[in-house]
Amino acid sequence: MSSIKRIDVEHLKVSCKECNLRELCFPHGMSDDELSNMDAVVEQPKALHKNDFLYRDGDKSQAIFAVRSGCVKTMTESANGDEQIVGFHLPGELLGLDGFADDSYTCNAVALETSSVCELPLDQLETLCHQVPGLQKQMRRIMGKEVSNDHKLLLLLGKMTAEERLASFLLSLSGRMEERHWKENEFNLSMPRQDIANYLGMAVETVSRLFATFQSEKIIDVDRRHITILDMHRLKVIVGECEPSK
Amino acid sequence: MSSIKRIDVEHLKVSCKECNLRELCFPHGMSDDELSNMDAVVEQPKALHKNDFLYRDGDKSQAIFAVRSGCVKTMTESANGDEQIVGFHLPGELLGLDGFADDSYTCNAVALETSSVCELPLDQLETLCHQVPGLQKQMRRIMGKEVSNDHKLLLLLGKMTAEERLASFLLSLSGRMEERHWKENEFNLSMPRQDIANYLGMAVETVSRLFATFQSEKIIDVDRRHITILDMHRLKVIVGECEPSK
DNA sequence: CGCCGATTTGACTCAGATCAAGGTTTGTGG
DNA sequence: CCACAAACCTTGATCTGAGTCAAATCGGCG
Repeated sequence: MSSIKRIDVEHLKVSCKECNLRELCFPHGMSDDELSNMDAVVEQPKALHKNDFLYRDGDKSQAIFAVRSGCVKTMTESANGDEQIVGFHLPGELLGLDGFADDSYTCNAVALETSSVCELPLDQLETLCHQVPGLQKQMRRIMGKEVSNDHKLLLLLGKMTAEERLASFLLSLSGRMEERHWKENEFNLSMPRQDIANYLGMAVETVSRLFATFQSEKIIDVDRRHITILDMHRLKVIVGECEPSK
Repeated sequence: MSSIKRIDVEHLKVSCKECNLRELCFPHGMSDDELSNMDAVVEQPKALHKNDFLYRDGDKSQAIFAVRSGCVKTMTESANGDEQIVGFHLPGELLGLDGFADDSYTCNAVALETSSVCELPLDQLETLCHQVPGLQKQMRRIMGKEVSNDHKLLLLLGKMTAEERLASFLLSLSGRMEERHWKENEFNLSMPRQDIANYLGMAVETVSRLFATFQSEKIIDVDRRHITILDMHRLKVIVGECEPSK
Protein backbone atom coordinates (compact mmCIF):
# COMPACT_ATOMS: atom_id res chain seq x y z
CA MET A 1 0.00 0.00 0.00
CA SER A 2 1.34 3.43 -0.89
CA SER A 3 1.66 5.87 1.94
CA ILE A 4 -0.18 9.18 1.84
CA LYS A 5 2.68 11.11 3.37
CA ARG A 6 5.84 11.70 1.44
CA ILE A 7 9.14 12.19 3.13
CA ASP A 8 10.75 15.47 2.18
CA VAL A 9 13.78 14.51 0.17
CA GLU A 10 15.16 17.99 -0.43
CA HIS A 11 17.08 18.29 2.79
CA LEU A 12 18.55 14.87 2.28
CA LYS A 13 20.63 15.88 -0.72
CA VAL A 14 23.79 16.82 1.04
CA SER A 15 27.27 15.86 -0.02
CA CYS A 16 29.77 14.50 2.46
CA LYS A 17 31.73 17.66 1.87
CA GLU A 18 28.92 19.83 3.18
CA CYS A 19 27.60 17.42 5.78
CA ASN A 20 27.82 18.69 9.32
CA LEU A 21 28.29 15.15 10.56
CA ARG A 22 31.45 14.90 8.46
CA GLU A 23 33.89 14.66 11.31
CA LEU A 24 31.90 12.04 13.21
CA CYS A 25 31.28 9.88 10.22
CA PHE A 26 33.21 8.11 7.57
CA PRO A 27 34.92 11.21 6.12
CA HIS A 28 36.64 11.92 9.43
CA GLY A 29 39.93 13.65 8.71
CA MET A 30 39.70 13.52 4.90
CA SER A 31 41.02 16.20 2.59
CA ASP A 32 38.77 18.02 0.11
CA ASP A 33 40.00 15.85 -2.72
CA GLU A 34 39.34 12.71 -0.80
CA LEU A 35 35.88 13.93 0.09
CA SER A 36 35.10 14.37 -3.57
CA ASN A 37 36.00 10.75 -4.19
CA MET A 38 33.85 9.81 -1.27
CA ASP A 39 30.89 11.78 -2.60
CA ALA A 40 31.14 10.06 -5.94
CA VAL A 41 30.61 6.75 -4.26
CA VAL A 42 28.08 7.41 -1.53
CA GLU A 43 24.51 6.97 -2.62
CA GLN A 44 21.93 9.64 -1.94
CA PRO A 45 20.32 8.97 1.42
CA LYS A 46 17.60 6.35 1.77
CA ALA A 47 14.54 7.43 3.68
CA LEU A 48 13.18 5.14 6.37
CA HIS A 49 9.91 5.27 8.24
CA LYS A 50 9.55 4.17 11.81
CA ASN A 51 9.89 0.38 12.07
CA ASP A 52 11.24 0.00 8.54
CA PHE A 53 13.99 -2.58 8.24
CA LEU A 54 17.19 -1.28 6.70
CA TYR A 55 18.41 -4.86 6.42
CA ARG A 56 17.68 -8.22 7.94
CA ASP A 57 19.70 -11.01 9.44
CA GLY A 58 20.78 -13.17 6.52
CA ASP A 59 20.41 -10.54 3.76
CA LYS A 60 23.35 -10.44 1.42
CA SER A 61 25.49 -7.54 2.57
CA GLN A 62 26.15 -5.11 -0.22
CA ALA A 63 26.78 -1.90 1.63
CA ILE A 64 27.53 -0.27 4.91
CA PHE A 65 25.42 2.62 6.10
CA ALA A 66 25.79 5.87 7.97
CA VAL A 67 22.84 7.34 9.81
CA ARG A 68 22.11 10.80 8.44
CA SER A 69 19.13 11.63 10.63
CA GLY A 70 16.89 9.79 13.06
CA CYS A 71 17.96 6.68 14.87
CA VAL A 72 18.41 3.04 13.87
CA LYS A 73 18.65 0.06 16.20
CA THR A 74 20.45 -3.19 15.42
CA MET A 75 19.49 -6.46 17.03
CA THR A 76 20.47 -10.11 16.99
CA GLU A 77 18.02 -12.94 17.09
CA SER A 78 18.55 -16.16 19.02
CA ALA A 79 17.70 -19.71 18.02
CA ASN A 80 14.64 -19.68 20.26
CA GLY A 81 13.35 -16.39 18.94
CA ASP A 82 14.22 -13.74 21.47
CA GLU A 83 16.09 -10.64 20.45
CA GLN A 84 18.91 -8.62 21.88
CA ILE A 85 19.37 -5.04 20.77
CA VAL A 86 23.10 -4.53 20.28
CA GLY A 87 23.17 -0.88 19.35
CA PHE A 88 21.32 2.37 18.85
CA HIS A 89 22.88 4.31 15.99
CA LEU A 90 22.73 8.08 16.03
CA PRO A 91 23.43 10.41 13.10
CA GLY A 92 27.03 10.04 11.98
CA GLU A 93 27.29 6.50 13.29
CA LEU A 94 27.83 3.53 11.01
CA LEU A 95 26.11 0.22 10.75
CA GLY A 96 26.35 -2.92 8.71
CA LEU A 97 29.87 -3.89 9.70
CA ASP A 98 28.63 -7.24 10.95
CA GLY A 99 27.97 -8.08 7.31
CA PHE A 100 31.68 -8.35 6.61
CA ALA A 101 31.91 -11.72 8.32
CA ASP A 102 30.52 -13.82 5.51
CA ASP A 103 28.89 -11.46 3.04
CA SER A 104 25.58 -11.40 4.79
CA TYR A 105 24.31 -9.41 7.72
CA THR A 106 24.07 -11.16 11.05
CA CYS A 107 21.57 -8.82 12.63
CA ASN A 108 18.48 -6.78 11.89
CA ALA A 109 18.56 -3.01 11.50
CA VAL A 110 15.32 -1.16 12.16
CA ALA A 111 14.51 2.56 12.19
CA LEU A 112 13.23 3.79 15.55
CA GLU A 113 11.73 6.87 13.96
CA THR A 114 11.67 8.55 10.57
CA SER A 115 15.32 8.40 9.58
CA SER A 116 17.63 8.65 6.63
CA VAL A 117 20.82 6.73 5.99
CA CYS A 118 23.64 7.18 3.52
CA GLU A 119 24.76 4.06 1.74
CA LEU A 120 28.30 3.09 0.84
CA PRO A 121 28.26 0.12 -1.56
CA LEU A 122 30.89 -2.45 -0.72
CA ASP A 123 32.13 -3.03 -4.26
CA GLN A 124 32.90 0.67 -4.54
CA LEU A 125 34.48 0.75 -1.12
CA GLU A 126 37.13 -1.56 -2.51
CA THR A 127 37.99 0.84 -5.31
CA LEU A 128 37.78 3.83 -3.04
CA CYS A 129 40.34 2.32 -0.72
CA HIS A 130 42.86 2.43 -3.55
CA GLN A 131 42.07 6.03 -4.45
CA VAL A 132 42.02 7.44 -0.99
CA PRO A 133 45.21 6.84 0.93
CA GLY A 134 44.51 6.25 4.54
CA LEU A 135 40.95 5.12 3.98
CA GLN A 136 42.01 1.62 4.79
CA LYS A 137 43.29 2.78 8.12
CA GLN A 138 40.09 4.72 8.60
CA MET A 139 38.12 1.53 8.02
CA ARG A 140 40.16 -0.22 10.63
CA ARG A 141 39.65 2.60 13.08
CA ILE A 142 35.91 2.39 12.60
CA MET A 143 35.81 -1.35 13.06
CA GLY A 144 38.07 -1.17 16.06
CA LYS A 145 35.68 1.32 17.59
CA GLU A 146 32.79 -1.01 16.98
CA VAL A 147 34.65 -3.84 18.66
CA SER A 148 35.68 -1.89 21.73
CA ASN A 149 32.18 -0.48 21.95
CA ASP A 150 30.76 -3.98 22.03
CA HIS A 151 33.25 -4.84 24.74
CA LYS A 152 31.92 -2.01 26.89
CA LEU A 153 28.46 -3.37 26.43
CA LEU A 154 29.62 -6.85 27.42
CA LEU A 155 31.00 -5.40 30.61
CA LEU A 156 27.72 -3.66 31.24
CA LEU A 157 25.66 -6.80 30.73
CA GLY A 158 28.07 -9.08 32.52
CA LYS A 159 28.99 -7.09 35.58
CA MET A 160 26.77 -4.09 36.26
CA THR A 161 23.64 -3.77 38.38
CA ALA A 162 20.46 -2.44 36.82
CA GLU A 163 21.11 0.98 38.33
CA GLU A 164 24.62 1.14 36.92
CA ARG A 165 23.39 0.03 33.52
CA LEU A 166 20.81 2.75 33.21
CA ALA A 167 23.22 5.42 34.46
CA SER A 168 25.80 4.17 32.00
CA PHE A 169 23.27 4.29 29.19
CA LEU A 170 22.32 7.88 29.97
CA LEU A 171 25.97 8.92 30.16
CA SER A 172 26.69 7.25 26.85
CA LEU A 173 23.83 9.09 25.19
CA SER A 174 24.85 12.34 26.81
CA GLY A 175 28.41 11.95 25.54
CA ARG A 176 27.21 11.28 22.04
CA MET A 177 24.92 14.31 22.18
CA GLU A 178 27.94 16.39 23.07
CA GLU A 179 29.98 14.97 20.18
CA ARG A 180 27.23 16.23 17.91
CA HIS A 181 27.23 19.64 19.54
CA TRP A 182 23.75 19.09 20.81
CA LYS A 183 22.76 19.64 24.41
CA GLU A 184 24.49 17.03 26.52
CA ASN A 185 22.12 17.31 29.45
CA GLU A 186 18.81 17.53 27.68
CA PHE A 187 17.65 15.23 24.93
CA ASN A 188 14.86 13.03 23.71
CA LEU A 189 15.01 9.28 23.72
CA SER A 190 14.10 7.92 20.33
CA MET A 191 13.40 4.47 21.68
CA PRO A 192 10.55 3.16 23.84
CA ARG A 193 11.21 1.86 27.36
CA GLN A 194 10.89 -1.65 26.04
CA ASP A 195 13.91 -1.17 23.77
CA ILE A 196 15.98 0.41 26.54
CA ALA A 197 15.15 -2.55 28.74
CA ASN A 198 16.04 -5.03 26.04
CA TYR A 199 19.32 -3.29 25.26
CA LEU A 200 20.31 -3.17 28.92
CA GLY A 201 19.26 -6.74 29.60
CA MET A 202 16.47 -6.03 32.06
CA ALA A 203 12.67 -5.82 32.37
CA VAL A 204 10.69 -2.74 31.26
CA GLU A 205 9.34 -2.38 34.75
CA THR A 206 12.84 -2.08 36.11
CA VAL A 207 13.69 0.68 33.65
CA SER A 208 10.53 2.51 34.59
CA ARG A 209 11.22 2.18 38.31
CA LEU A 210 14.81 3.33 37.94
CA PHE A 211 13.77 6.40 35.98
CA ALA A 212 11.40 7.16 38.83
CA THR A 213 14.13 6.66 41.41
CA PHE A 214 16.63 8.83 39.55
CA GLN A 215 13.99 11.49 39.25
CA SER A 216 13.05 11.41 42.92
CA GLU A 217 16.75 11.72 43.74
CA LYS A 218 16.96 14.78 41.49
CA ILE A 219 19.57 13.14 39.30
CA ILE A 220 17.49 13.50 36.19
CA ASP A 221 14.15 14.84 35.14
CA VAL A 222 12.01 12.55 33.05
CA ASP A 223 9.04 13.65 31.01
CA ARG A 224 7.97 10.84 28.78
CA ARG A 225 10.82 10.55 26.27
CA HIS A 226 12.37 13.83 27.29
CA ILE A 227 15.37 13.52 29.60
CA THR A 228 17.11 16.31 31.47
CA ILE A 229 20.25 15.41 33.35
CA LEU A 230 20.27 17.48 36.52
CA ASP A 231 23.28 15.99 38.24
CA MET A 232 25.85 14.60 35.83
CA HIS A 233 28.30 14.10 38.65
CA ARG A 234 26.08 11.75 40.55
CA LEU A 235 25.44 9.71 37.42
CA LYS A 236 29.18 9.29 37.06
CA VAL A 237 29.49 8.30 40.67
CA ILE A 238 26.96 5.55 40.09
CA VAL A 239 28.97 4.00 37.27
CA GLY A 240 32.20 4.48 39.21
CA GLU A 241 33.67 7.13 36.94
CA CYS A 242 33.81 9.68 39.73
CA GLU A 243 34.48 9.68 43.45
CA PRO A 244 31.46 10.70 45.50
CA SER A 245 31.93 14.36 46.43
CA LYS A 246 32.62 14.94 50.15
CA MET B 1 64.36 -14.38 38.16
CA SER B 2 65.28 -16.75 35.34
CA SER B 3 63.15 -19.82 35.04
CA ILE B 4 64.71 -23.24 35.19
CA LYS B 5 62.48 -24.60 32.48
CA ARG B 6 62.92 -23.43 28.92
CA ILE B 7 60.12 -23.42 26.45
CA ASP B 8 60.95 -25.56 23.48
CA VAL B 9 61.28 -23.15 20.61
CA GLU B 10 61.97 -25.67 17.88
CA HIS B 11 58.41 -26.56 17.16
CA LEU B 12 57.48 -22.90 17.02
CA LYS B 13 59.46 -22.22 13.89
CA VAL B 14 56.74 -22.91 11.40
CA SER B 15 55.92 -20.79 8.40
CA CYS B 16 52.34 -19.86 7.58
CA LYS B 17 52.73 -22.02 4.51
CA GLU B 18 53.34 -25.11 6.59
CA CYS B 19 51.11 -24.23 9.50
CA ASN B 20 48.27 -26.63 10.02
CA LEU B 21 46.14 -23.79 11.34
CA ARG B 22 46.51 -22.03 7.99
CA GLU B 23 42.90 -22.28 6.94
CA LEU B 24 41.51 -21.09 10.26
CA CYS B 25 43.85 -18.20 10.59
CA PHE B 26 44.88 -15.17 8.70
CA PRO B 27 46.12 -16.99 5.60
CA HIS B 28 42.69 -18.47 4.94
CA GLY B 29 42.29 -18.95 1.19
CA MET B 30 45.64 -17.48 0.17
CA SER B 31 47.70 -18.74 -2.75
CA ASP B 32 51.27 -20.00 -2.30
CA ASP B 33 52.68 -16.71 -3.52
CA GLU B 34 50.55 -14.76 -1.14
CA LEU B 35 51.57 -17.02 1.70
CA SER B 36 55.22 -16.25 0.98
CA ASN B 37 54.49 -12.55 1.31
CA MET B 38 52.68 -13.30 4.50
CA ASP B 39 55.58 -15.28 5.90
CA ALA B 40 57.98 -12.46 5.21
CA VAL B 41 55.97 -10.21 7.46
CA VAL B 42 54.86 -12.43 10.32
CA GLU B 43 57.29 -12.49 13.21
CA GLN B 44 58.43 -15.76 14.68
CA PRO B 45 56.09 -16.78 17.46
CA LYS B 46 56.35 -15.24 20.90
CA ALA B 47 56.28 -17.64 23.80
CA LEU B 48 54.01 -16.90 26.72
CA HIS B 49 53.85 -18.50 30.12
CA LYS B 50 50.66 -18.90 32.07
CA ASN B 51 49.42 -15.52 33.28
CA ASP B 52 51.77 -13.54 31.05
CA PHE B 53 50.21 -10.46 29.54
CA LEU B 54 50.43 -10.28 25.77
CA TYR B 55 49.28 -6.68 25.93
CA ARG B 56 47.50 -4.39 28.33
CA ASP B 57 44.65 -1.94 28.12
CA GLY B 58 46.19 1.32 26.99
CA ASP B 59 49.35 -0.11 25.42
CA LYS B 60 50.12 1.37 22.04
CA SER B 61 48.88 -1.14 19.49
CA GLN B 62 51.58 -2.14 17.07
CA ALA B 63 50.48 -5.54 15.98
CA ILE B 64 47.70 -8.05 15.82
CA PHE B 65 48.27 -11.57 16.99
CA ALA B 66 47.26 -15.09 16.09
CA VAL B 67 47.31 -17.79 18.70
CA ARG B 68 49.64 -20.58 17.60
CA SER B 69 49.25 -22.86 20.60
CA GLY B 70 47.70 -22.64 24.02
CA CYS B 71 44.91 -20.24 24.86
CA VAL B 72 44.72 -16.51 25.50
CA LYS B 73 41.89 -14.63 27.19
CA THR B 74 40.99 -11.00 26.57
CA MET B 75 39.22 -8.89 29.16
CA THR B 76 37.96 -5.34 29.65
CA GLU B 77 38.27 -3.46 32.85
CA SER B 78 35.60 -1.13 34.22
CA ALA B 79 35.98 2.22 35.95
CA ASN B 80 35.39 0.62 39.34
CA GLY B 81 37.87 -2.15 38.78
CA ASP B 82 35.94 -5.25 37.90
CA GLU B 83 36.74 -7.21 34.80
CA GLN B 84 34.76 -8.87 32.08
CA ILE B 85 36.37 -11.56 29.98
CA VAL B 86 35.31 -10.94 26.40
CA GLY B 87 36.95 -13.85 24.68
CA PHE B 88 38.97 -17.04 24.89
CA HIS B 89 41.21 -17.35 21.88
CA LEU B 90 42.15 -20.77 20.62
CA PRO B 91 44.92 -21.63 18.16
CA GLY B 92 44.24 -20.01 14.82
CA GLU B 93 42.15 -17.24 16.32
CA LEU B 94 43.18 -13.61 16.20
CA LEU B 95 43.37 -10.97 18.84
CA GLY B 96 44.28 -7.34 19.11
CA LEU B 97 41.65 -5.99 16.75
CA ASP B 98 40.32 -3.73 19.48
CA GLY B 99 43.56 -1.79 19.15
CA PHE B 100 42.47 -0.41 15.79
CA ALA B 101 40.09 2.04 17.41
CA ASP B 102 42.63 4.62 18.46
CA ASP B 103 46.04 3.03 18.16
CA SER B 104 46.00 1.52 21.60
CA TYR B 105 44.48 -1.64 22.95
CA THR B 106 41.28 -1.36 24.92
CA CYS B 107 41.57 -4.64 26.74
CA ASN B 108 44.05 -6.94 28.43
CA ALA B 109 45.25 -10.15 26.82
CA VAL B 110 46.54 -12.86 29.16
CA ALA B 111 47.77 -16.39 28.49
CA LEU B 112 45.71 -19.05 30.27
CA GLU B 113 48.47 -21.60 29.89
CA THR B 114 51.83 -21.87 28.19
CA SER B 115 51.07 -20.49 24.76
CA SER B 116 52.66 -19.06 21.68
CA VAL B 117 51.37 -16.34 19.40
CA CYS B 118 52.37 -15.15 15.95
CA GLU B 119 52.68 -11.43 15.55
CA LEU B 120 51.68 -9.36 12.54
CA PRO B 121 53.06 -5.84 12.86
CA LEU B 122 50.59 -3.18 11.82
CA ASP B 123 52.97 -1.08 9.77
CA GLN B 124 53.74 -4.10 7.66
CA LEU B 125 50.11 -5.05 7.41
CA GLU B 126 49.60 -1.83 5.48
CA THR B 127 52.22 -2.75 2.89
CA LEU B 128 51.06 -6.33 2.76
CA CYS B 129 47.56 -5.20 1.87
CA HIS B 130 48.94 -3.68 -1.31
CA GLN B 131 50.93 -6.76 -2.26
CA VAL B 132 48.27 -9.32 -1.56
CA PRO B 133 45.08 -8.68 -3.44
CA GLY B 134 42.10 -9.64 -1.40
CA LEU B 135 43.88 -9.29 1.91
CA GLN B 136 41.88 -6.19 2.58
CA LYS B 137 38.73 -8.15 2.14
CA GLN B 138 40.16 -10.85 4.37
CA MET B 139 40.78 -8.24 7.06
CA ARG B 140 37.19 -7.15 6.81
CA ARG B 141 35.99 -10.72 7.04
CA ILE B 142 37.98 -11.24 10.19
CA MET B 143 36.75 -8.09 11.84
CA GLY B 144 33.19 -8.82 10.81
CA LYS B 145 33.52 -12.19 12.44
CA GLU B 146 34.75 -10.56 15.62
CA VAL B 147 31.79 -8.19 15.63
CA SER B 148 29.16 -10.84 15.03
CA ASN B 149 30.84 -13.01 17.61
CA ASP B 150 30.54 -10.24 20.17
CA HIS B 151 26.90 -9.89 19.23
CA LYS B 152 26.32 -13.52 20.06
CA LEU B 153 27.89 -12.96 23.42
CA LEU B 154 25.69 -9.93 24.03
CA LEU B 155 22.67 -12.07 23.36
CA LEU B 156 23.98 -14.67 25.77
CA LEU B 157 24.57 -12.15 28.55
CA GLY B 158 21.41 -10.20 27.90
CA LYS B 159 18.84 -12.91 27.40
CA MET B 160 19.94 -16.37 28.44
CA THR B 161 19.55 -18.21 31.73
CA ALA B 162 22.62 -19.59 33.47
CA GLU B 163 21.85 -23.06 32.15
CA GLU B 164 21.55 -21.83 28.57
CA ARG B 165 24.79 -19.87 28.91
CA LEU B 166 26.84 -22.82 30.02
CA ALA B 167 25.34 -25.09 27.37
CA SER B 168 26.03 -22.43 24.77
CA PHE B 169 29.61 -22.11 25.98
CA LEU B 170 30.20 -25.84 25.72
CA LEU B 171 28.70 -25.97 22.25
CA SER B 172 30.84 -23.08 21.12
CA LEU B 173 33.98 -24.81 22.36
CA SER B 174 32.90 -28.07 20.81
CA GLY B 175 32.34 -26.38 17.45
CA ARG B 176 35.74 -24.79 17.56
CA MET B 177 37.35 -28.10 18.46
CA GLU B 178 35.74 -29.57 15.39
CA GLU B 179 37.01 -26.73 13.16
CA ARG B 180 40.50 -27.70 14.32
CA HIS B 181 39.89 -31.36 13.59
CA TRP B 182 40.18 -32.20 17.26
CA LYS B 183 37.61 -34.26 19.10
CA GLU B 184 34.42 -32.27 19.28
CA ASN B 185 33.00 -34.17 22.21
CA GLU B 186 36.03 -34.52 24.39
CA PHE B 187 38.36 -31.72 25.32
CA ASN B 188 40.14 -29.96 28.14
CA LEU B 189 39.16 -26.56 29.41
CA SER B 190 42.17 -24.31 29.57
CA MET B 191 40.49 -21.88 31.93
CA PRO B 192 39.55 -22.21 35.61
CA ARG B 193 35.91 -22.16 36.68
CA GLN B 194 36.36 -18.61 37.84
CA ASP B 195 37.10 -17.47 34.28
CA ILE B 196 34.18 -19.40 32.83
CA ALA B 197 31.93 -17.76 35.39
CA ASN B 198 33.28 -14.32 34.64
CA TYR B 199 32.92 -14.81 30.90
CA LEU B 200 29.35 -16.05 31.23
CA GLY B 201 28.37 -13.35 33.70
CA MET B 202 27.63 -15.58 36.66
CA ALA B 203 29.09 -16.80 39.97
CA VAL B 204 31.65 -19.62 40.16
CA GLU B 205 29.32 -21.57 42.38
CA THR B 206 26.67 -21.50 39.68
CA VAL B 207 29.10 -22.86 37.10
CA SER B 208 30.10 -25.61 39.46
CA ARG B 209 26.52 -26.54 40.25
CA LEU B 210 25.53 -26.56 36.59
CA PHE B 211 28.41 -28.84 35.68
CA ALA B 212 27.18 -31.14 38.42
CA THR B 213 23.63 -30.99 37.11
CA PHE B 214 24.65 -31.65 33.50
CA GLN B 215 26.72 -34.56 34.69
CA SER B 216 23.93 -36.07 36.77
CA GLU B 217 21.66 -35.74 33.74
CA LYS B 218 24.23 -37.63 31.65
CA ILE B 219 24.58 -34.70 29.26
CA ILE B 220 28.28 -34.35 29.89
CA ASP B 221 30.98 -36.00 31.92
CA VAL B 222 33.19 -33.68 33.92
CA ASP B 223 36.51 -34.63 35.40
CA ARG B 224 38.21 -31.52 36.62
CA ARG B 225 39.09 -29.66 33.42
CA HIS B 226 38.31 -32.61 31.21
CA ILE B 227 34.92 -32.46 29.50
CA THR B 228 33.20 -35.22 27.59
CA ILE B 229 29.99 -34.36 25.83
CA LEU B 230 27.72 -37.38 26.12
CA ASP B 231 24.55 -35.96 24.64
CA MET B 232 25.19 -33.19 22.13
CA HIS B 233 21.55 -33.19 21.14
CA ARG B 234 20.33 -32.34 24.59
CA LEU B 235 22.83 -29.50 24.84
CA LYS B 236 21.40 -28.10 21.63
CA VAL B 237 17.89 -28.47 22.95
CA ILE B 238 18.85 -26.40 25.97
CA VAL B 239 20.02 -23.48 23.86
CA GLY B 240 17.04 -23.85 21.55
CA GLU B 241 19.00 -25.03 18.52
CA CYS B 242 17.13 -28.31 18.40
CA GLU B 243 13.64 -29.53 19.07
CA PRO B 244 13.43 -31.95 21.98
CA SER B 245 13.38 -35.45 20.49
CA LYS B 246 10.05 -37.36 20.46
C1' DC C 1 -15.24 10.38 23.48
C1' DG C 2 -13.27 5.84 23.46
C1' DC C 3 -9.79 2.59 22.17
C1' DC C 4 -4.94 1.00 22.12
C1' DG C 5 -0.40 0.82 23.04
C1' DA C 6 3.09 2.64 26.20
C1' DT C 7 4.25 3.46 30.84
C1' DT C 8 3.94 3.22 35.70
C1' DT C 9 3.08 1.14 40.18
C1' DG C 10 2.33 -2.50 43.53
C1' DA C 11 2.66 -7.26 45.33
C1' DC C 12 4.86 -11.40 45.07
C1' DT C 13 8.37 -14.80 43.50
C1' DC C 14 12.57 -16.89 42.18
C1' DA C 15 17.05 -17.61 39.75
C1' DG C 16 21.10 -17.02 40.93
C1' DA C 17 24.24 -14.31 44.17
C1' DT C 18 26.44 -14.36 48.48
C1' DC C 19 28.18 -16.43 52.59
C1' DA C 20 30.31 -20.25 54.73
C1' DA C 21 32.67 -24.55 54.98
C1' DG C 22 35.09 -28.41 53.41
C1' DG C 23 37.54 -31.19 49.96
C1' DT C 24 41.14 -31.83 46.31
C1' DT C 25 44.99 -30.91 43.55
C1' DT C 26 49.38 -28.78 42.67
C1' DG C 27 53.49 -26.78 43.81
C1' DT C 28 57.36 -25.81 47.05
C1' DG C 29 60.91 -26.26 50.24
C1' DG C 30 63.12 -29.02 53.59
C1' DC D 1 59.19 -38.25 50.29
C1' DC D 2 56.47 -35.55 53.23
C1' DA D 3 54.44 -31.34 55.23
C1' DC D 4 52.37 -27.24 54.18
C1' DA D 5 50.34 -23.67 51.61
C1' DA D 6 47.91 -21.83 47.95
C1' DA D 7 44.77 -22.44 44.33
C1' DC D 8 40.89 -24.35 42.78
C1' DC D 9 36.55 -26.62 43.05
C1' DT D 10 32.28 -28.28 45.23
C1' DT D 11 28.28 -28.26 48.22
C1' DG D 12 24.88 -26.42 51.45
C1' DA D 13 22.16 -22.63 53.53
C1' DT D 14 20.43 -18.21 53.09
C1' DC D 15 19.41 -13.81 50.96
C1' DT D 16 18.12 -10.43 47.49
C1' DG D 17 17.97 -7.80 43.08
C1' DA D 18 15.33 -7.86 39.66
C1' DG D 19 11.83 -10.57 37.12
C1' DT D 20 6.94 -11.75 36.68
C1' DC D 21 2.14 -10.98 37.13
C1' DA D 22 -1.60 -7.92 37.57
C1' DA D 23 -3.79 -3.69 37.36
C1' DA D 24 -4.16 1.22 36.99
C1' DT D 25 -2.97 5.40 34.41
C1' DC D 26 -1.51 8.16 30.71
C1' DG D 27 -1.26 10.01 25.89
C1' DG D 28 -2.34 10.00 21.24
C1' DC D 29 -5.34 9.70 17.68
C1' DG D 30 -9.25 8.41 14.71
